[in-house]
Order: sequence, then structure tokens, then C-alpha cells
Amino acid sequence: MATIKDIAQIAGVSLATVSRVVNNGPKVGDATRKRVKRVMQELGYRPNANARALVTQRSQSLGIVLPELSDPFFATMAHGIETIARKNNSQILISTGSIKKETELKAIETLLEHRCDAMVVHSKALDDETLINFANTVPGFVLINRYIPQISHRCIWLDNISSGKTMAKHMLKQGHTKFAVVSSQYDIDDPSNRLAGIKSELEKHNIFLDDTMIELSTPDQQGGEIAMQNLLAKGADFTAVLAYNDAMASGAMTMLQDHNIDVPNEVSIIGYDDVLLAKYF
Amino acid sequence: MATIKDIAQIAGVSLATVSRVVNNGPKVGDATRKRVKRVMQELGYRPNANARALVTQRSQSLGIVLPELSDPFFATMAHGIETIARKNNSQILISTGSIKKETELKAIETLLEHRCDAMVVHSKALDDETLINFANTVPGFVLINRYIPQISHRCIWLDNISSGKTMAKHMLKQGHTKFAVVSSQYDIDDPSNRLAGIKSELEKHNIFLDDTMIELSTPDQQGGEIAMQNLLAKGADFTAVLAYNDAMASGAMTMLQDHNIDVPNEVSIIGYDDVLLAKYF
DNA sequence: GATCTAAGGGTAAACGTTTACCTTCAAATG
DNA sequence: CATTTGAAGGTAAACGTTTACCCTTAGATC
Repeated sequence: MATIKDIAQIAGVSLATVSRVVNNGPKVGDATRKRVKRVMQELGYRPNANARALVTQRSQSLGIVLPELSDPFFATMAHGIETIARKNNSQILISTGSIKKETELKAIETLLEHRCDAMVVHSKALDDETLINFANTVPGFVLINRYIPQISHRCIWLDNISSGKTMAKHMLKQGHTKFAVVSSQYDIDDPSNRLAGIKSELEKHNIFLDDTMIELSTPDQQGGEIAMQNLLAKGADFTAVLAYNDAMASGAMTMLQDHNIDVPNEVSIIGYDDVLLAKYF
Repeated sequence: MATIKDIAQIAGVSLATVSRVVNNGPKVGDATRKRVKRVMQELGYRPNANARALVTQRSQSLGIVLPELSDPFFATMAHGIETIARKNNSQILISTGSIKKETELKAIETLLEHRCDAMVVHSKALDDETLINFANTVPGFVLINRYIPQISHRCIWLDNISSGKTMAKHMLKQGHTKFAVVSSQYDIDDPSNRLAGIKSELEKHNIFLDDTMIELSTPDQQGGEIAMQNLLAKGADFTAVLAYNDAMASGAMTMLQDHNIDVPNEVSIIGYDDVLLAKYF
């Protein structure tokens, strides 16, 4: 692949001049600029981003750490980030961490080695200390869907407790009194906070959620099915289901329908996230 | 951020030795190796991937060009690629091209500048010539879901004609005689080839698909809705619907149900891709 | 005791850019 | 005519690595 040196030689100018043309810099005459551009075109010259990053200390790239790409929720998130990144002509690098300490750490480290200008990290498995450490040493380190008080200015998060309350409130308003919860089995803040919000709201109305009415599984469609299956198997009595997210809600819904239980006439169900899927369910 | 020079100085060795430790190379004594590693640990040293790529001429990265990340089909594809890339400790760079000539070209060029070791390109908008040119100048250039005879060894593609036939065959076997097609509006090979396959199979059974029975729209759920809406609006008479993909099939299905048409008792519908969504529809 | 060998480690060039600083030259200024 | 000025362009160091080649030393071999 042609380098800046090749271009310079063929065009009969110095490296500096070629560099200036590449970057639309000043100090180049019109004739020279045109000539250099033609040579670049002819040789199919592409500036080497690595060399550039090395000397400018800016890589024009944004790192993203996500649990998984195949989950529509995260795919949509990546898509959103990519759109903004592109507007700032940054390239995105994606690493997946699959909610395991080791792989999440590896994902962040790889991105660090690439010297991304900034990184958006969705980490659920790593402990606060590790993340605080990263935030304090890496300039553009941003945490998404997680709240750590010491580095709150680097966090973007949801108020899960309030979310839980809102969900419960809505169902209560519909007149429901018998509730079941289908939630995530992962030991992270989001499910437990949402559950806390739900419970607190219900208790205001003197409804106490028994543990038998709560089923945990993986936070995807299959998990929703399994959780609902378990609820039905033990003969749980409910008219309202509060699901951890839309994926679980849709799984639960499918399972209810498989058991000839009419949604929403016999049982109401509420999800979370508003992913595209939700619209069709 | 600490460089190899800092490590060398503090550990009292040369750059070469540190480099050997980083790469688990030979010619380093046990004691020295341990000492260097400790210093690296203490300073939180991370080798600079850009510098490395520059000198080794290998970037340990794999570029991906996709139309869009938010579409589950492509997200799943990206996920599959990422899994393999990670096994070969390569980082993935994703660029989206949104099926427009200009942006697809830009996406490829950006990846080229990053000197990816290989790239997987899903391009529908660029013409054959451009892509042939890339394939011939870029070593690891692979085309996915597209077939160009001159560079067939760089292509991974589907036999869309045969696919269309299979779809039609299946519906014929179920005894259907009145068909409608819901397909993609994009002027690319996939929809037209699939349609050709469908037509050819139907004609074998003396069924001739009228143009009024074919509705084109965007290849997503919304497009499926619109296409079905149009079919119903003009009072098309059919018992079987062949959809371009699962997304369109689900949209069409939703629309049928909205019109109180029973799927699958009154109308059968077939999709394509087998995305996760399909299972739940 | 001279020679050889292997292990351990150092030196410096190279990768492809950017950019601070320097040089040249022609036109403008006095 | 001598001086100043600004535009156009060149020189070379620097970014952080890897690696081919060189050097030293201690023990083995004859």
C-alpha cells in the first residue's frame, strides 16, 4: 500500500506538503495541491490511521463494551452510539464482555490498548473498585447503565427503584391485586432495585409480594418462558405480571398463550425497555 | 500512559528486553522477566496497539461493514463474527453503510485506513466494479451475502433462486393455490432472485403470479405491515403469503391479525432467515 | 589454557505520520 | 535600491513499538 513517501516522491514534493494536502492544511499552492491530489488518487493512497494515531495521540475511535451484540437492546444501543460517533468522524470498536468478570476486563483492556479517544462501557460483572480505577486513569471512560457514587459524573444510569414503582403503580391503577414478577437471575443492581421499587409500591397498598410469586431466569425471551413455566407449574395465582424487560415479557406472554391463558383479558403483563419487539407483542 | 521506555528505565533493562517480556519471547532470564513484569503491573502498562500495528504491519483487527446494527439479522451476524474474531484475538471494528453508495464506500475506506487484517463486507449499494477492485487490492477482503462471479472465491452468498423455489414448494405441498408475495423494495439481487425462484416453481404447477399479488416495501416489520395493508386494500385474494424475510413476515402477520384474518387457519405465511423473532411469531 | 557455545541482553533502524521551525523567493514598501 | 513581508515549501524530530544483528560472559570441550 502506498505511503506518504511514495506520493511525495512521485509528486516531486516533500512529506510535509503531502501531509498538508491530506489534512487540507495551509501553505500549499493550488497547482501543487492539485498535482498531489492526482497522484494520491492514482495510487489509491489511504493514510495509515495507526501511524496517525501514534503521532497525534488521537485515534479517532470510540470503544464500546457490551455484554452481547445479538441482544436487540444492546444492538440498538451500539447503533445509537455509532450514529453519534460517525457524526464526529470516529470509528467504533466493539468488544463484548458477556457479563463475566474476566471477559469484561479483557474487553476493556483490549480497547485500552487501541488507545480509543473515549469508551462507553456497559459492565455488570466488574466490581466498583476496578471501574473507579479505570475512570480515574482513562480520560474518556463512561459507564452506561450503572451508577457508582464516587464517579457519578462518568455514569449514565436509570432510576431502577422509581421504575419499579411506576410499573407497579400502573398495574394497581388497572385494579390488579394479585401480582407475579418475572425477573433476571443476575446478581446485579438493576433487577434487585426494580424489585425493591415494585415491592415498596405494592406495600403502600398493603399487598405483600411472596417469594413464590417471583421467578428468576436469564433476561431474554427464553428466560421469560422458563420463569412463566415455573410460575404456572406451581399453580401461582395472579392477574398481573411485571417483567424485568420486554424480552422476558414476550417469553412469558408466549408461555401464557401456550397454556391458553388470554393476554390481556385474563392476565395483564408489563415489560421494560420499549425495544422494537415490544410493539409487535 | 506509561510506555515501554518508562518500563525499561525503571526496571533497568533495554527496550528490547521489555518487548520480549511483553510478547513472551525468549532470551530473557527468569529473574529479569519477573522484575519487568512487576514494573509493568505497577505502572499499569498497556502496549500501544497503534505503534505495534505500525511496525508489525498487522493490526489484530477485523473490519465489518453492515447496513445497520439495529437490525437483529445483522446484529446476529456481527455477533457471530465477533465470537470468531475474539478466538483469534482480533478486535472488531464496525462501520455501517445503510445501503447507500456513498456511505458504504466511506465505511470501507475508513476501515481500510485502520489497516484491518481482514474485512467482512455486506454491501448492497456499491457496484460490482468497485467491489472487484477492492477485492483485488485488499488481501483479506470478503464479501458476504453477495455473489460476484469474477471474485467468487471472496464471496459468501445464498442461492436465492433455489431458496425461492423451496419456499414455493413448501406452500404448494400444503395445497395452496392462491399466492401473494411480500418482498423488499431494494433494487438488489436477493429479492429479485428469490421472486424468480418462486415464480419458476409456481409456473411448474401452472400458477402464474400476477404483479398485483406482489407488494414491495422496506425489508423490516414496518415494511411487512405496509405491504400487507396494500394487498388487503386492493382486495387481493390469497391463502398463502411468501415474505422476503422474517421481519416482513411478522409485520404482515400483525396486519392480518389486525384485520381479524386468522393465521394460520385462513392464511399461511412463510418467512426467511430464522431470526430469533421468528420462533415467537 | 585456548576455543567454542549458548544464554542473556543491548543497539539502532524501521514502520508512516505530523508539525515546529527553517529557508527561499518574489512582490510590496520605504 | 535596500528592506520587509508573506506565501510556499522543506527538514528533521518525535510518537511507541519490534527485531535483526551485535556483544558479553560463563561453562563445556579439547
